[in-house]
Amino acid sequence: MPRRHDPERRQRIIDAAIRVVGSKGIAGLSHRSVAAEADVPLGSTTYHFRTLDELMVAALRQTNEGFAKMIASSGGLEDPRADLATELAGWIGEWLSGDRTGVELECELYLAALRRPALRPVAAEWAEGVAELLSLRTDPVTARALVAVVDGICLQVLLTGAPYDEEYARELLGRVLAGATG
Amino acid sequence: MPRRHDPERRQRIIDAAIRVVGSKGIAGLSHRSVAAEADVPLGSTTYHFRTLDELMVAALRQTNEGFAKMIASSGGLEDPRADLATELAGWIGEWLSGDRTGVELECELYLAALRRPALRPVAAEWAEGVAELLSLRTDPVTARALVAVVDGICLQVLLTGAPYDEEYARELLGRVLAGATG
DNA sequence: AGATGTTGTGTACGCTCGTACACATGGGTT
DNA sequence: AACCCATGTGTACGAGCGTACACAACATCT
Repeated sequence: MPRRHDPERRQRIIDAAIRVVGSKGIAGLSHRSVAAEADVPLGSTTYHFRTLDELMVAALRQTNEGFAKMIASSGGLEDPRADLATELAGWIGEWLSGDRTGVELECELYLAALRRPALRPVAAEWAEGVAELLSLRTDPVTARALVAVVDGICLQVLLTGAPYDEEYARELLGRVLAGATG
Repeated sequence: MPRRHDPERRQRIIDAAIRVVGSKGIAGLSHRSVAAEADVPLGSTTYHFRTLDELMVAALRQTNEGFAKMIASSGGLEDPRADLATELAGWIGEWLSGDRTGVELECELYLAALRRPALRPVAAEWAEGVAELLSLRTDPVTARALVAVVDGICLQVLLTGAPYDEEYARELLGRVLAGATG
């Protein structure tokens, strides 16, 4: 791998893109806005990322780890005696109450993936990644279902602006888990 | 109500906007693109809808009736003996297998509400409308939960491009309903 | 009939955008 | 040392955008 003048340039651009999407949304993402945010010339962003799709994929992939990393860091999945519904509801609360950027960015990804096929694999990766984590504690079908429910809950919270009701989430997730085979 | 030269002009613009969003996505929605689609001058679209948000609200509101209307027309909610999970899963399948434009448009506008506060009330209306319909057959909390699950399922299907698994949806919805109080 | 204000239209301005492309720079190879 | 090419930069072009605004058309009221 060639390391020329500024080996961090590409990374700086990705980081800047994440900040731009976080503050202005995907609609506000452009080669120019990212260049300004990263304090690099326009040509630099177009050189490293020929299309905006490429840049978005790189940025979203980098943020995708957020939720999974939070789960992993809390280490809750390793204790098989803890109640999974309670844990999951807690993680959602943590995710939603912390830096909103991550959540909104995640949702932006979903939105964009509807229309941009290039982003769909990234969105699918996220869902599969979480589902895989959850598979450690339940059967695969239930894991997939939990991901769908988590998506639905987050969407409702973000859309209605209502505060997150952790007890409600725990109850709902518990119902889904109650039907698990394993 | 004043009825001047072309009383249907406003409606024609809304219909055109829906077609534009359906074919090019929200990103492709502009006063000009709508004007071209509706075959009216640019000034006409800016006159009737001063901002794009206004136009989107009108379009979203008009399409919002789609799902609710389908449920109402099938009349399934009136038979208290039918299995709600099976019925719901069937309606989702109907919605997803029919003209995809409607579904994608619904989801796109739904997700767009995340970044555009103007759209949030309309999105909330849709969720509440469906929840109210479902309240005829279950308790309000479960109804709200079902809406969240339906959202999650639709999102997964649209994002992964995987075919809709009606049996899976029935099972998942059934689990949620199994915990209903009434 | 004439005044008046809402409805509808055409045009032009200034901005941002993606893209292209010629040019600079410096490590790698010979 | 000489050369080559991946890397990086600056500038300019054409297209599309929201917006503004002067003007046309017509219903309504006096």
